[in-house]
Amino acid sequence: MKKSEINSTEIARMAGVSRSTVSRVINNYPNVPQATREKVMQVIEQYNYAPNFSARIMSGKRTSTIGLFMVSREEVFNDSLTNALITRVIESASKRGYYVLTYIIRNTKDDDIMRNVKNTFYQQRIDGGIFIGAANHEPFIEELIADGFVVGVVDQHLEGRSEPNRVISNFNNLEGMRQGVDYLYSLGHRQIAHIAGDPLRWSGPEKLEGFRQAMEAHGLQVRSDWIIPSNFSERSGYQSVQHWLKVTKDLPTAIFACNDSVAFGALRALNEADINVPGDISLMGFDDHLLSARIHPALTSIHVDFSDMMDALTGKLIETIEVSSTDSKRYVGTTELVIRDSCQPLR
Amino acid sequence: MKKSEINSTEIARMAGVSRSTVSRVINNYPNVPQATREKVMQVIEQYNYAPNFSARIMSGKRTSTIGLFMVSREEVFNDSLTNALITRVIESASKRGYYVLTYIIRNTKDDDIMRNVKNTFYQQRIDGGIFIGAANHEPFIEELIADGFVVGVVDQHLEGRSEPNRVISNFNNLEGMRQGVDYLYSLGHRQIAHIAGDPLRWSGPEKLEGFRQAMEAHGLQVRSDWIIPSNFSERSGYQSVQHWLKVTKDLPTAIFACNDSVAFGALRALNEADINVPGDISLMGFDDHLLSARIHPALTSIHVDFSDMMDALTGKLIETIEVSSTDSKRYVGTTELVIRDSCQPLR
DNA sequence: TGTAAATGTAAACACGTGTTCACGATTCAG
DNA sequence: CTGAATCGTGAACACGTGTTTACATTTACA
Repeated sequence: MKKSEINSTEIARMAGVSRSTVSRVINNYPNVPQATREKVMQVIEQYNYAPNFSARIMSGKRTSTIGLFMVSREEVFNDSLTNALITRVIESASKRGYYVLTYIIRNTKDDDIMRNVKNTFYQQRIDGGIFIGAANHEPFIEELIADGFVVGVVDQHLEGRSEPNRVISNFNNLEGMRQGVDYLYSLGHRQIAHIAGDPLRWSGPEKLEGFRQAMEAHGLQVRSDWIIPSNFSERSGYQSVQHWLKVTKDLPTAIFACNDSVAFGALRALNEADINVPGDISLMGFDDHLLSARIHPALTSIHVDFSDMMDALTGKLIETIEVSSTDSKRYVGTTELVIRDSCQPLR
Repeated sequence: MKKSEINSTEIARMAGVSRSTVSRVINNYPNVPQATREKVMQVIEQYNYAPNFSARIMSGKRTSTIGLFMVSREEVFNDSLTNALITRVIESASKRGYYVLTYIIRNTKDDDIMRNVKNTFYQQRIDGGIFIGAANHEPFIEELIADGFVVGVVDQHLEGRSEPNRVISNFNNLEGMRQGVDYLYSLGHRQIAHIAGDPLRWSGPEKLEGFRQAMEAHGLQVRSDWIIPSNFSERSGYQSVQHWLKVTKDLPTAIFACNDSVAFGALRALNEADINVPGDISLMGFDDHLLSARIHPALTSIHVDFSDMMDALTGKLIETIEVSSTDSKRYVGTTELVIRDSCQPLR
């Protein structure tokens, strides 16, 4: 007999007890004598028996599974950061006894795909889900939350009200941008451009707003023609800066990118235009990417801890699944300036 | 009522039919008239009803889920390659209507963890599993295969006999090593060292064997003190070469690393010892890592396609799950020399 | 018009488990 | 020694679905 086809009835028969007793042994009920328990355990181990997962859920258990949905149209998945995110969610869930069903969403406009994603919830295949890379207030996520499913999101607007089944993790982007602008200001820079992130993702506009606030705090002007659009990817950083260099009338003395990937792309475009970093222009990133210390020049950036963030999000998600009401459903990570070589004092 | 708590009985009641009819509509049975079908479908869509996943499996369906088990004690997971592997398996499975349960195994000697991994199979939570990074013929994998579960592995010895429920993907390492040695020979190199991979993983010894065969084909000597051990990681490449530089009596003119990560580490160690690549020593990698074209000097390597490999493995795994007997349960990927800057003609 | 075939649908069973309930066996106290 | 309390355990039910079987109804044909 294939071992996987053994069920609790078989075990009961071989141990000479009833199926109920087998169940009681497996689920550690107190009222079963040591002798009986050992006899049953021996048969269980001999046959590598483990109670059928689906049947167990059928009789009222949770699936102990969460969905991890990676949303992206870009080739972002070759990014080591994405990898760290996935890994961290899995390890964090595993630590709490949960499994992770990972799903990749290339196109949120594809009805078949989205039906599939939603069905994962409707079929009660998972107890909750985490969405990474989704647009701020993506309709299908709002729908899931409205239907009562527990959902965790990253990089979304923290509204005033708190909802019982929505968990959010963010970084303190306003503070981070202030740290960056303050540092550039301290180096003597007064003419600073900003490469803005995807307006659909919350951190894009929020970082832009942080940039504005920090600039105005120093009485500096924010020039709209020095706000360069991007979508957070290395390629968009490259293309946007390449195009911007052609149309801009004059150059700033420093550029503050919305993240390090974009800064990598910007650096490439600047190098190709024979603009030296940091000689001609200082360049600052955001996120402190693993490669930032390795590239030339090493990128000055704002460090954030994605591992902590995903760990907290996963923890709060599972807590919400299990007890339905939790103290805090939000995590806001701190930011820290990391000084390397790409920003230098104004000559 | 929470939408997720609606079941087929409720749907049947609201549509004014029996539960059987609802089931027939959902599973596209032919013998239900169009009028009835539409009425039922309308109620289903109105309530976002989807049949309970566990209950469905209970009555004989497959789980449509495969496990992806990443084995590693190293920090390898920050590697963009690992990320590409995970992504590819997920997308390949998704294309075939399967979900992926990802699991990370940091320590194959931890009994709790391994019990957990094996239970994923015994509980019939997954229809099959893929192991990446496992040692060649890891006992617990052999046990699973012996118990009748469908398992896919990467980088394991292709035995003569073919087993019904084991699927394997490899690269043609012998050929790849030959291509590398041939190229170095053509550049005039006669004194070539090899940084060997983890002996527990099949490709380590196989690449070493390929190196031996290719060297002997040219009548070249393989010096045992020029076989430098590593475990495939960047760090081990750095540490091994650093140590080797201290003890070696004389230097070769070229080094052939077992993979690019190790070559990155070796490059770092060589640079720190003021040995110029490719000026003093030529360096060749294997795998054609994403970063290889970007580092300085750009690394000459043996290109392999991990995406194709994982796609094939996942496809064959699912095919095996579904039809139990398949034409081929093996994939051997081709190798191709990619010439960049790190190998130069011998002066 | 009468009978046979085709069609549509409901009731019943199976999947493997957890849990409740009730009953018999044992232990304890008086 | 007897009644009550405790303990151990098996029978029965529930979970939500797919599928089979049987029955009622309609259609087709002679």
